[in-house]
Amino acid sequence: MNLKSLCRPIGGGCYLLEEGVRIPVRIFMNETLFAEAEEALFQQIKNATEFPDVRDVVITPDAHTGYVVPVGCVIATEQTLCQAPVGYDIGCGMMAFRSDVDKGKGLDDRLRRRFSEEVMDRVALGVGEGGKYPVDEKKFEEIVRFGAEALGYERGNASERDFIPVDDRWKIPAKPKSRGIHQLRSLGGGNHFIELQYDQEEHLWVMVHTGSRGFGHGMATEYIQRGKEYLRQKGIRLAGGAEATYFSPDSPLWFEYKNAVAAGANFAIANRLLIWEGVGRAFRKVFGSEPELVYEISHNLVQEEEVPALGGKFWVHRKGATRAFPAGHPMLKGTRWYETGHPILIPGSMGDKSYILYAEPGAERSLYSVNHGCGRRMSRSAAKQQFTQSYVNRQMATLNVMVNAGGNVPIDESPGCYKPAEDVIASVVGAGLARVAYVLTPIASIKGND
DNA sequence: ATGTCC
Repeated sequence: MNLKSLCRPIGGGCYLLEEGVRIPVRIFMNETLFAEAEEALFQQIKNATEFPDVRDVVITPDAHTGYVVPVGCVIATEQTLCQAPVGYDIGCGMMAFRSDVDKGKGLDDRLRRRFSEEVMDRVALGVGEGGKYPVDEKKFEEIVRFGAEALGYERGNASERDFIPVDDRWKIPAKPKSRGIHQLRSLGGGNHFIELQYDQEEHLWVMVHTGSRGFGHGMATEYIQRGKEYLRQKGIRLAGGAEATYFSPDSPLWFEYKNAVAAGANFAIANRLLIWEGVGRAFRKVFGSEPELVYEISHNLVQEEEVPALGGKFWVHRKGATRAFPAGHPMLKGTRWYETGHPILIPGSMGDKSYILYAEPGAERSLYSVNHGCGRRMSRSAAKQQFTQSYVNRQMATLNVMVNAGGNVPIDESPGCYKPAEDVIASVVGAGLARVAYVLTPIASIKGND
């Protein structure tokens, strides 16, 4: 069955898929992005509707096919916890800070090279790398259980969540622990990055994209495997296949996975804040000014949320989707963001703009969520076939973005691999989900190797 | 995304 052909525009920058799926799905795309979407994406959207007590599904404009469900997918369940709709990089997300330093300093080749090198000295880069913040077991336990608070950050100030509570009875699994304990203050590889940028007022910013490294990956792997066994024993197989796993609340595994996600999220929050400290020191040293942490937020998570639009509490899974609470959202009560909504951090590709958005009241139509990036439009292998090293190096030089202090540009992360940020942001703004507060232009990008 | 196969 061709599901794409069953979608119909319902206005407000949204398509509705109602036929051929268990519950209606709202797909927030403009005509251009919808036209480009392939049927495989819609088959994965169908998978997202198949989980037992799923109540609502939303697709963001940067959506592309992922593991079982799309990257760019929001799923609200009554209680069921699903693995694929969180993904392997539990707690992966963004952090941004701004300064009063003029963009001219950032564009100075000598200064941006020095900044890049100072960052590379302080933060571990690449897959398989250990971190630059060694901790003992006691400190690691504290970080995993109390995230930002274990590092002394003031509550509700810097972060989407200071930490997600982890039950005392839950024990950190040995294997993920043995990997994670050495990986704090490390960036990882793939699409993770640290980027120097400037805003419309010509002030320097830094954005960071990273996650829970081997710690979250280890737990995701563990609970996806156990989910497969759990469903096999129950004789259940969803249309999405053996990998479309979940835990129902009557299982002890539900409790375990809930805590594993919380722990992964806490690790990721702490990792981003530790990177912020390292990058902040580099920034101060090179540019001579104290930057201000704007916000820190995840785009791969399941957490229990008050969902006013659905009239209750739900388990909101965001896989490659960013939380977008507008002003007055009940979950912002008591934070500094209650009157304005919290900042939404959206990166573009390494050659493209990034954006800081604030949610509009219309975000209630999208499960209080927007996109998390621009969406890949080319596989990594296709990129390596299509582009040469010298081409992408020249491309970034032309865009005036220094990569890894003058090193090679990772071909499969080059701008041609991603959709234009403008199209995706236009979809979000056009749908009335959020407005643009800052547009950030890249100056220097720091990336790990695969 | 990931000590990209314990």
